[in-house]
Amino acid sequence: MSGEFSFTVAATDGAARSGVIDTPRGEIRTPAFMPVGTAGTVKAMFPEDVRATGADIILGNTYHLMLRPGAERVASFGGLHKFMNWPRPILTDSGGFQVMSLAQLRKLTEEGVSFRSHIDGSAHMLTPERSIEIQCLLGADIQMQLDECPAMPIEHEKAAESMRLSLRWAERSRRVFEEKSKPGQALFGIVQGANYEDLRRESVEKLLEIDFPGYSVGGLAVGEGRAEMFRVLDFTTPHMDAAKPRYLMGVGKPADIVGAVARGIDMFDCVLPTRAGRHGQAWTLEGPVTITNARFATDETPLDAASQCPASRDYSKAYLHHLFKAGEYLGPMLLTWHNLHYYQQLMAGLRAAIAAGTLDDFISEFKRRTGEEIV
RNA sequence: GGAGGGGUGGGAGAGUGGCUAAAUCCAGCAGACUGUAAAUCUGCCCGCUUCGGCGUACGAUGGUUCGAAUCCAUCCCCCUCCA
Repeated sequence: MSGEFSFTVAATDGAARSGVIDTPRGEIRTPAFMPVGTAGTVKAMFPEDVRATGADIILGNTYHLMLRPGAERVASFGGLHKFMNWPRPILTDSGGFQVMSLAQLRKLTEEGVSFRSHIDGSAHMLTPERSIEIQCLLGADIQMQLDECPAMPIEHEKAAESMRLSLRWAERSRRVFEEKSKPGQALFGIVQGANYEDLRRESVEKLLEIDFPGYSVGGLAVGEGRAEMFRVLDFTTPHMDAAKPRYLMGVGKPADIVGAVARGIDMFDCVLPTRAGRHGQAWTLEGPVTITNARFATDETPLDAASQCPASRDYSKAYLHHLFKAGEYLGPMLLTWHNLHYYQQLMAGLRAAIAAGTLDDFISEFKRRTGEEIV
């Protein structure tokens, strides 16, 4: 740990890389999966258990935390890490995703986004400057520029307009970050451009000129499908700085992650393991399983007898099934825990395979066991 | 023995002549979930179905009516109160 933000690639296998991001709050092994803790909590999980699954870093969200409890209040408590008892790295999203997901509650201008709070309807303005200011108040180790994340399909002209707005916001974000951030913190730029090669290329080039310590690919997994997402990555990641971390935002299912790692992505986040866990879906070596299905009512085997994770190893499927049927809190807690551990095991497997130069074998085995298609 | 109330789909419970295969909730079955407005949402849930329908249905039987879960008669069962 140097006290600075740095990225070291230790091994490559094809386009895939494994390495370490060094931050003042600890290292992040890549390819990394970052559990999502939007409102200052990875839902249904204790922070120490999140760590025990193998997570090096988690996410928080600018939009949600600025509304409640408020960025200044979190700062007065000593920052988000201390507030939520997670001492390791935190990446905060800028609120850019809410520009899409809360489309009914916001208005977009050159200046920024004005939101109606989904909590009480009050009016709030999020500009690139304010988003960075909030992320600094929260104390985020990796911060994201405010961007517009448009849904697909989208016309070329509109995608271009949106992408260029995100670029202007990238510059503004960068300026404020220089002014307000502390040493060791990093700001990532976000590549947009929908599924248009020329636009993605333009976005990457302009962001490289601004020069960020890491770059993310945004606007994917928004309805275009796995094959199309991979097609976009195929013509995008090769232009991204190989010496900097590449972060694919909001992705994804295990098969999405495996395919994206093979295309040179280093970081992921997704609500799926936590949300699906709360909803009764367990991800396993053989693919997803719905624990509420009647066939599990009498299944005395655990989800994974060989696992190091208590949730996967020490509770029968029949018991988990019962907890969900009975509406007991412990059901969502255990499946979230299991899913996060499964995701971290997947990442550990990918890192080991890249280091050993056996990623192709790893992918073949993954496809064989899950029956997933990975182009 | 007397007075009153009631029997509707797995459960609760609407419906009091046609728009009712019958609201709604629960249970049951299945599906979805990708930078979290999500412990959420969607579909199915009498039988058969080529998914357009067809056949049986609201305690039982018999009536009235063009038409009944809804009106009438009788019977069976349940509940409350009084003796």
